[in-house]
Amino acid sequence: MTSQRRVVAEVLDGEHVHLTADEVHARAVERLPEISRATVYNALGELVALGEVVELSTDGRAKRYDPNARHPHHHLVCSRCGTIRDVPPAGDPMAGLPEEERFGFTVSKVEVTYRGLCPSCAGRAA
Amino acid sequence: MTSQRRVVAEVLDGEHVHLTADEVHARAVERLPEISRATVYNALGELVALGEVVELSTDGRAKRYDPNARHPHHHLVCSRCGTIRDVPPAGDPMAGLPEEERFGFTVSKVEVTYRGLCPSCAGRAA
DNA sequence: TCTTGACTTGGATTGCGTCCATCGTAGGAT
DNA sequence: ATCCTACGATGGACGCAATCCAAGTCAAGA
Repeated sequence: MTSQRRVVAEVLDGEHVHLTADEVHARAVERLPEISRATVYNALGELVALGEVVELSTDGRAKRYDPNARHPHHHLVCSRCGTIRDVPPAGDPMAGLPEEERFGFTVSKVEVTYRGLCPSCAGRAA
Repeated sequence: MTSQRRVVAEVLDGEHVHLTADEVHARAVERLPEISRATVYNALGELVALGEVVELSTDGRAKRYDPNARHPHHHLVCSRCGTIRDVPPAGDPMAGLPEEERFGFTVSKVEVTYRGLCPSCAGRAA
């Protein structure tokens, strides 16, 4: 555990936090001016491998990193501005996929993404 | 409707088809040797806007295009080889998100992705 | 035939992520 | 205290996916 990794872990803390790698880097630089992007990527990769952080690809653009990995949850994404909210899962999401529909796959996790417009984007009409 | 767009639409046809833009381009070139990648991107974007094709970002790498947009469905993705299968939805996926958990969002669609190992990858051990 | 506008083309460019050679540094051995 | 060693950090180069843009092509209508 180096100071660089500690800073990355500290930056990723809180509720409804879904930063891109560049955003993590920008915030890490405020505390450790010489930290490089490669190091941020390494640290993020390690946190993901440890299960401390969840990696999201909600828009086909930059991946986002969600520190709320302790408790499973789904995501609510604004189609216009990209805002993301965590929402609690209702029931067992795995129940939606009965054995006979699994094509022999060993299913280990489920990702649910709700898409729509957030209140402020919905207000600004279509 | 130009010949280029028709070819792109024809390439994207069938069950469990989830091609990347480059794969679509490669197949389109077989029928129309001079078609450019930019044109393929344009045609795909139009098909997505028309609701004829669904765009997927399952791995944070190249987007994939799914022509099975007529009937809603979910996806089963192999974490190792990337194989994708369509699976029918069970019940109303929207039911998992009660009004009081929507943070004021206007939710219009839900994406469900099951991740795990396909039979052949599971066979080859961890 | 000429004009117009929509579409296509291909190369340049951007955004995101990874790779790699090199450097720095902490901890152990002497 | 000094030297060795190894792991992590650095930053620049690279690769892939996607988009942008200026120029070219084509078809339909005046």
